[in-house]
Amino acid sequence: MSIEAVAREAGVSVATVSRVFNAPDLVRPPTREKVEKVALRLGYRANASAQTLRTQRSKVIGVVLPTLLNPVFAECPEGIAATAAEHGYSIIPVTTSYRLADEEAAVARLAARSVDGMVLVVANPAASPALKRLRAAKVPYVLAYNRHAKHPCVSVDHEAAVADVVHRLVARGHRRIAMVSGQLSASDRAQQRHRGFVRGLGECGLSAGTLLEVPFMEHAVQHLTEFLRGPARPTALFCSNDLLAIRTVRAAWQMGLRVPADLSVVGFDGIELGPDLTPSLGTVVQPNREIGIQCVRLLAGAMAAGRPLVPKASLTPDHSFRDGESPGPPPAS
Amino acid sequence: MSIEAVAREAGVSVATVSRVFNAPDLVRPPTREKVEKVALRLGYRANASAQTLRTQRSKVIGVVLPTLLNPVFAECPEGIAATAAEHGYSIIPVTTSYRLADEEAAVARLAARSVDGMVLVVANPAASPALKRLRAAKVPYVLAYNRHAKHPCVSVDHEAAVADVVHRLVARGHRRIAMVSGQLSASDRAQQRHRGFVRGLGECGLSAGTLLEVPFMEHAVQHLTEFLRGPARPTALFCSNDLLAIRTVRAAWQMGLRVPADLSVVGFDGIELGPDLTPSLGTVVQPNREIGIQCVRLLAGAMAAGRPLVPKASLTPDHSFRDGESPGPPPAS
DNA sequence: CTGTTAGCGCATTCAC
DNA sequence: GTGAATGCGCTAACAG
Repeated sequence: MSIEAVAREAGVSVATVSRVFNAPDLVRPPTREKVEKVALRLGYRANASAQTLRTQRSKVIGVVLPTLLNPVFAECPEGIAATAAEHGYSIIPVTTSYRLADEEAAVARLAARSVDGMVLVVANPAASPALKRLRAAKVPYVLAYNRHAKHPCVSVDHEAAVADVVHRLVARGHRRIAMVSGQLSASDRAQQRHRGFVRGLGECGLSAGTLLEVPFMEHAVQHLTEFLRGPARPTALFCSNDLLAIRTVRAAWQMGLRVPADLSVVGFDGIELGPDLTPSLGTVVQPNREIGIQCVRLLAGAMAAGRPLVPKASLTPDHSFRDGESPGPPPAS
Repeated sequence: MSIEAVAREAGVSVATVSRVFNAPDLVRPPTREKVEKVALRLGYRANASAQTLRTQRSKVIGVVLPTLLNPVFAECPEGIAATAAEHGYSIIPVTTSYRLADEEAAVARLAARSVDGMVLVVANPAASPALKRLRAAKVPYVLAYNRHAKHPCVSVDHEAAVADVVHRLVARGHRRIAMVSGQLSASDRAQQRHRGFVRGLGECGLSAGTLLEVPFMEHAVQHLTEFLRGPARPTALFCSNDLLAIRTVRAAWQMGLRVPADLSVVGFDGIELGPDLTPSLGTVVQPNREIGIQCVRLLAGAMAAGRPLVPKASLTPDHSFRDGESPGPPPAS
């Protein structure tokens, strides 16, 4: 089904058929209708490759994510896709499994597809070869969840959010608060959240809390169990993300600790599943869909203007809290 | 960065550059190396649109899914992407939000992108206009999770799996077993699972169990709570999918029922999060990644042969069980 | 082994 | 308002 077949069948030139779809006003109504009818009958759809090649614009936004297995990163594209569609764009999501080399490969492949813009969640903007290339290629892009002065970003203020959550725990009476995180060095988000943890404790006049790094999610429960068996068990655990928090609840439960009676647990992310868990998950809520939406809004502006986004365009949507049932007051002890 | 720029810079023709990437053996090593060096220096990547337009093959597999918010459908693409990559294909995932019209639109858009094949999870193969068009277009495709005699499918035998799970519950001593499901009419999977439920009960000599249809996931907990308050509360609940099972556990807990002491809950899907929940989720495990892998294997064969897949090619990977902690013996009463 | 060239399907001048 | 013609970047004959 090519444009030529439609043209022939409708007794017009290919130019007219093209206009019917791209600039209908330039075509006399009777002609237009005739073409539309034929196109419909033949099931004609313009070939995207040809269009992209010809116009040098694909009307596609590339989306680079660590994984879709973490609900956070599955929720965000919902907002991206919806808003992209409003602006006439489709999206192509690509996952990197947190691998740096994959980030670069993903960017290269999307560039080869002539995407008009990209939304990416990278491990660490400061050390990302992918971003360097993107910038050089003058492809408009925004980072989501990352925060970095040299790049356009859309993300909550992780540090402030975690400092806030520490205050809330302290307000509830907690004094021994520990943090659980994935490998800090692997992600700027983890680092920023940890800074917020330290700052929050400091602001509350508490000494530096323990940080438990769990490099591999698969062994999280095991590590946590060992940790909770250790001396001076904390009364509250702040977990750097919701998946970790879920596993923390499990680890606690496995060793006979009740949540929140014996141990308070708070996560970070605000995944939609949180409220449906038992106990429902207390967490710092990021507006995941909204983040996606704002990314695309920024991008749409840049793409329309035909120039890359600047770091100053960065947005900081507000975080919020879901108390949930997993945090409570510390045990009387 | 076009092939021509590389050719000029390397002092060869565009054909030679093309060969360096597509048929390196046809190029004399010195020439090849020179071209490779120039290409690398210039950061050249072949334009995918031009390649697709010219060769009429995109080396892309389109993936049509209901949503990525359900972990089942996020896990499957992991297998798809990995296997696709092995065969030199990339994937473009598209979500339909369970909307029929979106299925058709997704297929149309992917077709416009000249995808070489498609993997789809549809609401109901029997009533899918999208599939009709696909077939007519002679694009090779496979359905995942769906089962239908007229289409090539890769899916566990939902009916048998659920019948099995009923047997297991009965073996544990349960007699009053109910099923919770989304809207039956919305999905062939739900229907097949329900048939398995009915069959399983029959095989065990039990009378037809209650079916609770929960049309909207958001109200699941509320509906479930009402149901559990009703007369002759079952001792075990089979939930048509894991997300529903998670909410069922919550509903039970909210009204003071302990799982599994007061109520056994079993899900279906085998999402990876299941074992990390508290209590860990008993469920029928589908090999989600493997399903994706098998889909691509079938597809790769068909695409290589240049002809669509036939229904007979369908595969039925084995299901298994994770006992988990959510099912147990019925209360002594 | 390498170069020349046609054309994939389309949008876009430029004529008319 | 419409048509003819050009070329986007690339691969695949074909010629040499």
